[in-house]
Parts: sequence; C-alpha cells; structure tokens
Amino acid sequence: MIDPFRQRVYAIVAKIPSGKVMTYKQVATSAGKPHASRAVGNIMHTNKDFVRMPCHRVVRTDGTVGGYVFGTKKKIVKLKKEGVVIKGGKMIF
DNA sequence: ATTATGACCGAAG
DNA sequence: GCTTCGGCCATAA
Repeated sequence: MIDPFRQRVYAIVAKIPSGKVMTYKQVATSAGKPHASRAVGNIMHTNKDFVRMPCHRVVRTDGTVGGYVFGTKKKIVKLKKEGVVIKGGKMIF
C-alpha cells in the first residue's frame, strides 16, 4: 500500500522526541496536507502499527490531548511522565 | 462511486 | 465555559 501521506505521518510521529508533542495540524502540515488534521487522527485510529506509533505525543491545537485508544486519561499521564506540562487537562506548548 | 463516520479546526451562538 | 455548524481528508461499508 503506497500512501505517501500516511507514510509521511507515520515517520513524523515516530520522530517526535520524548517530552515534546505535536499538534495534529502541525503533523498534517509537515505531511504535506495542512488541512488533513482530521485525516491524521483518523489514520492513527485506523492504523495497525499504533504499537510503534507514539500517537500519545500528538495533541490537538487547543492544547487538549484529543483521543486515545487506551484512554485520554492514560495519554495525559503518559505525557506528564515524559515531562510535558499539563494544566487542567490541557497542555502547555 | 456514494454515504457515513471520526483521535480535527475554527467560527459563531 | 459549552454546543452547534461548516469545512477538510482518509477509511469503512
């Protein structure tokens, strides 16, 4: 399956260092489609390689973590553990 | 091909 | 602060 966008998203997310996060919009833009923020989230949800894909480092533009297969709460805890500062359920860039 | 849905975004009420 | 609407893109049926 050759889907440049999908592959690109995968590579970008996998490159996010620990303690840092990227917004869906940022990932989509870096992937080449600035308006595909929705598709990015959809890819994470439908993708089967989510084991290697640290999707918990991808958050929403508002600062909310967004969704997560293991649960949004878990995602927040994980991020905090990584060193990300989260305040009132939202994160600070 | 068409319709519906979603881990989104931004504006409006 | 929250909900609703329209817009964007990929996936599933």
